[in-house]
Amino acid sequence: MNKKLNLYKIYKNIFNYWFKNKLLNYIRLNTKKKFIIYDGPPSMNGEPGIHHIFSRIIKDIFYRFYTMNNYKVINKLGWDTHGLPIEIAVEKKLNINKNDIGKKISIKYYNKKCKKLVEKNFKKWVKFTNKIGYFFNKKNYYITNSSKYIESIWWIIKELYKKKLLYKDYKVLPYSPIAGTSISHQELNFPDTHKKIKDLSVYVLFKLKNKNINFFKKKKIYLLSWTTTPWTLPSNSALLVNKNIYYILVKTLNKKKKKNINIIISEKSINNVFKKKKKYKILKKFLGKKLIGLNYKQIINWFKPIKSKKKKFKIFNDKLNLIKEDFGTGIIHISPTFGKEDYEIAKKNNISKILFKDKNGNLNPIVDKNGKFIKEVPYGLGGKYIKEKYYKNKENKFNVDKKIIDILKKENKIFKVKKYIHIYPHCWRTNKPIIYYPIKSWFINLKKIKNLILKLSYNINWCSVNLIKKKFEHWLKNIKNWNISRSRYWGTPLPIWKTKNKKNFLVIGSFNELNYEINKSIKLGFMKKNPFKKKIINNKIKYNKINMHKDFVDNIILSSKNGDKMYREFDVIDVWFDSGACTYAQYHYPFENKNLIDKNKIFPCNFISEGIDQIRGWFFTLHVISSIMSKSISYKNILPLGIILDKNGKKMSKSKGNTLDPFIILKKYGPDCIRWYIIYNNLPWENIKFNIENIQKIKNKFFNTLYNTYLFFYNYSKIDNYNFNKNYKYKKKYIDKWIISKLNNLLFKTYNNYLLYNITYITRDIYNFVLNDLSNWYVRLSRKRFWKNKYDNDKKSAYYTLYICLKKILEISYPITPFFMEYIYIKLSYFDKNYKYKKNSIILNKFPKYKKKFIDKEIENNMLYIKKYSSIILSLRKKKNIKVRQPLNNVYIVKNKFNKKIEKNKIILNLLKKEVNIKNINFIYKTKINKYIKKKIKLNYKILGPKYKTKIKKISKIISKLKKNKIEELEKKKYIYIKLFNKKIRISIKDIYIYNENINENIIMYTKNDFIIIIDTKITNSLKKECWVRDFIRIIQKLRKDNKYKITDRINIFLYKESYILLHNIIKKYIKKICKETLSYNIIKYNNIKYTKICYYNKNKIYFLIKKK
RNA sequence: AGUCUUGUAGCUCAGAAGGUUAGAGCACUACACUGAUAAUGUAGAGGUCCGUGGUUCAAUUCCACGCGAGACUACCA
Repeated sequence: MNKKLNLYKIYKNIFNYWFKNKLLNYIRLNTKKKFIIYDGPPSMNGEPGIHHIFSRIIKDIFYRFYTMNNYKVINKLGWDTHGLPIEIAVEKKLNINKNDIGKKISIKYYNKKCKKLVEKNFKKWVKFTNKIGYFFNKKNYYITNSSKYIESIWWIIKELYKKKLLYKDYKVLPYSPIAGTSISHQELNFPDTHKKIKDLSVYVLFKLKNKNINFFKKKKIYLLSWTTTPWTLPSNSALLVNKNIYYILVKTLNKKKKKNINIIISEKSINNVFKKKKKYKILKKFLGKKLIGLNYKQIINWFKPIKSKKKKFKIFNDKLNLIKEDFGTGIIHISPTFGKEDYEIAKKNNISKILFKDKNGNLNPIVDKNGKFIKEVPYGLGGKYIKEKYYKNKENKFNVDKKIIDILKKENKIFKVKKYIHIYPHCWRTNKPIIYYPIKSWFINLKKIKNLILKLSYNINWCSVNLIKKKFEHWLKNIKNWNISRSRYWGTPLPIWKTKNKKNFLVIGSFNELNYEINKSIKLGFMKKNPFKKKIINNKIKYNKINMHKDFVDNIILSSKNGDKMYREFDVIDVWFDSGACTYAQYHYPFENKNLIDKNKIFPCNFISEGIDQIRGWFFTLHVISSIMSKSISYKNILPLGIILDKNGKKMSKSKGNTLDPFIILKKYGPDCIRWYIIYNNLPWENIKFNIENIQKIKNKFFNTLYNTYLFFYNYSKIDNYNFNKNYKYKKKYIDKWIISKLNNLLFKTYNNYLLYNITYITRDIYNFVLNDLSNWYVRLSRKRFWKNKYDNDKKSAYYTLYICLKKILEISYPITPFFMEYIYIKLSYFDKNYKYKKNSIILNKFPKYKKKFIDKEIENNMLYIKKYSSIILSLRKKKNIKVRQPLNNVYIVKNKFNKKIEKNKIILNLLKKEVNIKNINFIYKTKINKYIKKKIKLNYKILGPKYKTKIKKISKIISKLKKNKIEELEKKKYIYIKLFNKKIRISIKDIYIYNENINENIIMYTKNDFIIIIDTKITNSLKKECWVRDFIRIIQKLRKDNKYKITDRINIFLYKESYILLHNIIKKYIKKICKETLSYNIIKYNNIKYTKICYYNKNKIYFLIKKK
């Protein structure tokens, strides 16, 4: 048998074994009980990383556990195939950017490339999924770009439209010009999206119009406003002040012109604007009210506002309370096209926007969708990116903000420029800062149904600390309407067609419906051919022949009720909608499986588990969609998972270079070890610091120990030809009863912990049992029973017990570490007389249940004390440096209320004797040891403190000086009086602790509370000889091992004649013992000193030799 | 910036609803044990319990402030 454990090899063999015997995807068929898991589809934008292992193995554990418990487990694996990450990857590969799509490269070609990338990554993912030992049905998965999946999403969109939750709006949204798409709220809250950056901030002077200055009685007055985005100044069309806060008119020196100027700022912002007090003079203080409605001069007049009745360049009141009076200058500049709140304010107050009318008469913002100023912007700014960070090449970089500041400086419109470090949102994909940009988008009105969503969420069981549940609920309480349109190419197309005047919309909810509309359109002559020809025949759809993507649907022109042409909306749907719709779309609902979901047979699911970052992602979208569609939760139990960090606690990312290749690690340690490590190391929702050294430790400790325990069983039971017989009734030894009791406790705990999803506790319990109870106690103390020659009932009972323990451990650990457990299980079952399966596998077994009758708390408690005594005695030996191999005669244990039962239990006392190598264990009364110890007293401050307050320190001093007779008096009478300032104070025995101190150095004593143990360290001659015999046996054993003799090989021991004579007496007395333990026939006198080995007896050299016979 | 969490051994963390000598695992050192063991056992070393102040007979624990770390929220123009 291979002694070295190669867990990867084991995985491979077992995987092939399962494959050959068709045990993969094993499903219990004769059962009505179902356990449903939804799989959060990972994005196919790249290769799997180490963090993907986590959520997969968690789900796999419950797949296996519930299968063993006779459930039919349904876990359709999913793959997320659409979305920006994939598009970005393809753009990089083709070396193009978003604008090239549809121009340099056709959309069809582009989408084909996206599909190809997805397919390529998909293969890697399948390989990866196998490598971590994930149970799944290869034929039964869902993939979000399949036409069936898309059709389900279309149906959902139509339902939303019918429920009047879908609406189109023109909104200023976070927008990533480089990715060319708006960023959803969730995406903006991804980790690391808010970054610290350095911007130029400017204090800008807005000149009040002359007609407004009567109140101030000054000629020229400026409003000072502060901004970090000077590029928005050309689109400024209003200023904001708060009518209820105080503003001041300040006279100060304009450095450049060396002239005084008058500026207005909020009173409390004075320290932001001026560092030194002497530099200004306050002329007037007034409420913001005075400013509202006043007009100012446009700051940069490159573009005039569109001619309309709308208001422009006016001061408005801050109804939304955005202004903080001590921040900036207390005056906000408003650019309705480039700020979310700015847009709202402009809409409410009817403020004009700064827009540019192009050739076709369309009005556009002065920054285009690529994040560049339009060509018409003067001073060479046209065509320049508005943020320096958008440039790919350093050489071309151009700072628009700087240029605008320069221009304004020349016009004396800048008061001050300052570098400003602040936190600014970035696009999670491109890592570039976002801007706020007006975009027409489709929204789902979630605010309207917030109460329903929130109420339903209370039914979800979070298998974690409450904090995470609260975070989810907090997120729902602050729900925002969901912008689902993305102006990209590779995604589920929005199934919405509109007329050119944007007045009529048609939402399509199925392919048949689309086919019907196309046929109508053909009759009107809008389309020539039906692209569905041959793909839909008699309403039967050939799904695998349809590729329902943008390149296909954009060519479809439909007709409105009025007979106008209708074109499809440009956008595709947010990928988060794809994955969130998996509840329905993975089953192609409602076109298939309608009853299964409507009648709650596969819905809602029992369990989901993904990373904690999905609180704003998948957990949210899944819940929202099922809340709307079914008025139900989508998942009953959820186990959120922490992030996998590197060993220093930093988040793993490619840019930091601290990622680990999962394939390499899997190959080195095998999936079992990694699975165990991740579960064992910390609670699932806590972040895990992934440390390879710890994986090795897990292997050494847990896997090796379990394996060696098995090897131990294997080695001996093979010699004896042991066969396990389930029905064998054996006489249990005390220690057998103990380990069986421990085992049944473990079975009980483990089963319940699986039900409660407490997987970490499961691994920790099993680990402790295997190492502490089974290997290092049961097997170690039972070794002699296995060694002995006689194949008697005692031996059989030991085999039986060990076999049961091993088997149950394998079965309860199997869901977590399937391959290793199966490997040993198969080997172990060769010893089972009754096993007759052709397909022998742990997969086919039932999860073991505990039996109450086997649990014996008394035995467990007694054993606990024996362990404790043994540990104390060993530490006492250590103090005198008496090694364990040296036998001692006596140990004295002081009787107390705990050891009454042990005292009379010879069996466990024998265990203890062997363990500590002491011949007699004596229980004595406490009074007998009084002469060896000094008693001391300490106060119970908890009781005396509040009673005597400040006097306590003095009392403590008196007590510590009490003499022996006083302490004895206290012990007898249970109280004592002491004197303090001529006052008698009664100290009761409850007010103090008495503890013992060792005074005699020749007596080794342990004393703590009621545990008092003394050992007699006298080593007699005969004890010395015994020690030598044990040493000698050990030396022979080691030699046997070094010579690679088999355990069963019999030998003779040869002693050189001089040595033989020297040891004559010892040999005479101990020859039987030596021969028995070393499997020797005899000890023989030997004349030749050649080839002998040397050991010592009382510093005399002993020459000896062993030979196999 | 705000809110919340958090600061204990080299590392990972317990802990006490103020009270005797502040604990465990890993790592390190020594010794022991071992014919299953790469395990295991016993011990050693390692602490200003983040800092300052307050309450108290007594504060690492409670309170306040400061400093550091993390999470969440947020277009603070």
